[in-house]
Amino acid sequence: MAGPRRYKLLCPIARGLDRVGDRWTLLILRDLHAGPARFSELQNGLTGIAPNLLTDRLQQLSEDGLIEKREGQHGVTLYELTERGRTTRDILFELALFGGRFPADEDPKRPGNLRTIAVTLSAACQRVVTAEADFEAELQVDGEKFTLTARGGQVSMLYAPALAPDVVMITGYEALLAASEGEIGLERYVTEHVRLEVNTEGKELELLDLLGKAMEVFAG
Amino acid sequence: MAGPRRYKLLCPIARGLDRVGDRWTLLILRDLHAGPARFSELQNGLTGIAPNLLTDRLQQLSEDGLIEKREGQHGVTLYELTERGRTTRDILFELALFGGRFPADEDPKRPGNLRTIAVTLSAACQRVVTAEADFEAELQVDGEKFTLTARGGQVSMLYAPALAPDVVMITGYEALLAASEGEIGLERYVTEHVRLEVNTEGKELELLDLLGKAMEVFAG
DNA sequence: CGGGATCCGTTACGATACTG
DNA sequence: CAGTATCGTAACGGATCCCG
Repeated sequence: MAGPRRYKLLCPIARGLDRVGDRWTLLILRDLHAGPARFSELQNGLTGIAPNLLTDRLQQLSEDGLIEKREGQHGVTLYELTERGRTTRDILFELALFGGRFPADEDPKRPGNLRTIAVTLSAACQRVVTAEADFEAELQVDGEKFTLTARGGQVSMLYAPALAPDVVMITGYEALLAASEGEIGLERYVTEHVRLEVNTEGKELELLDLLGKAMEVFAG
Repeated sequence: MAGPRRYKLLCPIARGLDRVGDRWTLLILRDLHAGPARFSELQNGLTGIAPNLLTDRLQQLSEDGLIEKREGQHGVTLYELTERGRTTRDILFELALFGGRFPADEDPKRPGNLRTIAVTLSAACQRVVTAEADFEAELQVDGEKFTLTARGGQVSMLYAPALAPDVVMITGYEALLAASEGEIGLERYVTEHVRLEVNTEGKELELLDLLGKAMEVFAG
């Protein structure tokens, strides 16, 4: 069942690892930061994690109060982060910052969906956002739609189409990664790999300003 | 040898976990943040990690450029963080922040040495330090001696006696943990669990000010 | 078809013993 | 002290099957 391979050390780092240190666990949380997800969405995004492992991890995460099982539309079961689960955002962000500095693997597997980018982008934006930023944007990354909202100094990014976007930004995953990891500059990224559709004049500048500052965090 | 159980996903978080996600790896880095260490020191601090695992992990960390093997005094071999290895500090700090909010285990094992506290404390201090702070302190935690230095806006904490401490602070590990995790207030911690020996008048105030602000980071 | 449970071969982990 | 060698066990990975 639940892997009893725990450190049980009198140390907060070890206590944290006893909750999220197992294989796959942090990646499951990563995907859930993009919003509630179904079992198969998770299985898909994690490129074929064995279903029994996913079951085990979801079980363990529930016991530790990091996620909750919920009934969604049409009786589908959804998994979503609890308040406490959301506190893993900065761990994941620091890991992304760290991991982004390593060269990419030879033949990397593409994640089954792009939920993966939501934590990193929203955490980076959260670090640089000002209270004045106020917009709702739809990001279309390789066709997958996200809602990026900045309001009252709070940023959120969810894996869902936007309801009333001030601006729609269309881009690709590889280019976005390359820009985040500093391989290509921001200006070149925007001019070559981004298309914008503006519904509320001026909001596209707010969006690009926020994303630009966020990417500087990675460059640091 | 090196665990070929890698995600190889096109995602910076997964790339990071492929470097530090194996069992014990982050705890080894944790201890090395307190300064160079010998094989047996690490083995000891990690409460009996199997020696072959420690060998494997050190090997992997070396290959990834996170640590280096060095020759110390009297021909002893030391392991120490590289520049890149030091970038794991914030990951560990966020993990500590996260893990500290869980209730302690029933019968936790005490780490074999207290190297474990150096990362967390120095990272917390780094977040709140001002450029004016300027002192060298010796922390004696359950008899183990650390050098906490604040100079020019940079904080470091090493597992070694201080050479010329402005102030010596004597305390206990459990009390320090309890204060860090907000179980007891800072004032009560200082009055009941801390003894100070002041060599340079006024520096003890700088130290307590810095530690106080650092602990507020945990409380947040 | 989505959401799992079951089974089984493989791999990494954990403990102990042993060596330069 | 700094590892290497061996071996039993637990966790992982992949496939298949089941149930609503």
